[in-house]
Amino acid sequence: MTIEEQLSELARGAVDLIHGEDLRKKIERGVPLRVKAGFDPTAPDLHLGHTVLINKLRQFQQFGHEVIFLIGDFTGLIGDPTGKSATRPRLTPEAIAVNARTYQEQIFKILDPQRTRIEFNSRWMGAMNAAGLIELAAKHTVARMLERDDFHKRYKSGQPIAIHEFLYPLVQGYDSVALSADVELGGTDQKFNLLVGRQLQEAYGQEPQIVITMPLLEGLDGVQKMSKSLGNTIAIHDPPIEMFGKLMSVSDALMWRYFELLSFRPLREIDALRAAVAGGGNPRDAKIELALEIVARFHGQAAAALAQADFAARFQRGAIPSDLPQSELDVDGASARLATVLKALGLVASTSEATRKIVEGAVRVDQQRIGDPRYELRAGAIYVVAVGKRAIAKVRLRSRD
RNA sequence: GGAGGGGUACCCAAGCGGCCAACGGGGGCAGACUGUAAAUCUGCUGGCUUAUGCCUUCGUAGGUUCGAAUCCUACCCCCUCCA
Repeated sequence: MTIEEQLSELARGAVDLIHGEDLRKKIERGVPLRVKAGFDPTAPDLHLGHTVLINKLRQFQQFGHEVIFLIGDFTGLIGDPTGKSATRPRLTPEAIAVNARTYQEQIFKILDPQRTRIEFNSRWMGAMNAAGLIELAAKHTVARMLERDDFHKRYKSGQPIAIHEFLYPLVQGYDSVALSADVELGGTDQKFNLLVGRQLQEAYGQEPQIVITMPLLEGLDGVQKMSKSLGNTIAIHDPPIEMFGKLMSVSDALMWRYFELLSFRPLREIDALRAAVAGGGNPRDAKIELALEIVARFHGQAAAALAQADFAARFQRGAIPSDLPQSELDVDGASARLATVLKALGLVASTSEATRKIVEGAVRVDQQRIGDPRYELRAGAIYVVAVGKRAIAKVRLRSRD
């Protein structure tokens, strides 16, 4: 791949690349670059939104560079003031260690462990004394801090800004100094902090790092950013069939976004798919390609193929899923009310909801739609019960007597 | 410290003594249509041993009343203006 092609892949999906020309110069030197990205030690449960950044790191690795996966265990003590003001809980060293291990398990499905260095910023920040901190603080000005949008707004509107909040960008920027980073990646919300890194590096006599910001990936709804609290995520841990299904349910517009930010396919292949769809191809087929690739990344080729087969059987032919585990349920007497069983299986939140869903015609037992809220299931029998298309379970009712 | 406004279900937001489990919108779930897409239409969107029954919910705790989200008292929290 030519340098030109490399640069175009590295810029793919990025919101900011500061500065592209400098990145070219650094690459042209032929020395592997140190590429840094910082991660919060509190959220080790990664979803595809997080992987946008990690995928970008992977590209750098593939082009021969070194990735530094920085866990901000020290900055975690400060609490990132970016965005919301909710203070983060303090983590114990044990908890951080556990989270770090979980991170590694997850990121190494994407990154090459051989070319990944894991660092904790407490290594240098923990050793810094007050004099060092003052020296660091002396390298930056209040006016520049106030340029940051959220600080600016809070200052103007008279909202409090605690002094230590100014330290967060400084410490994060100092990480780049401590690591002599050539490139730092972050979300768009991190842009200010990343730029502080450049300024500090210059102040400490280093060449400033290249800054690349990546967008926040939209979640399944296609509008809001993917986040656990919004419940619109595809988690790395999602089982293959679920992951495949979620990807297939994404809107056509969002699919292309996912291709750009999540697929490892080169841009020209994606353009070819796009052209095929524009020429009358079924967007569903492109979506299947995407789903296969992503599921295979986290669960392997075989699981992805199974998920696809299951999907086809289930939604294109209306079959029940192939991996349906059978559960057991104890029943008093000779039968059990359907609504109660649905609740016990966790297919609905309450028996009241179960009753509603039955009346609405959303409930099926052994593929038969049941509309009677008083419907009873026999003890001793095995049933496949479903609420809607997604919530399905197989259960054996065991008589308690 | 002073003056005023407000806290209602996942979110926004009506209600201001009984017709209120609480209008409407958003979001969500389900059904129809599909490609588990989008758009559209329809239903639902406190809980319970399914009961024209009971229980819980309108910031918190009390009180008035046959009866309160609605009136009174105290307390907590939020916002705006003045100092």
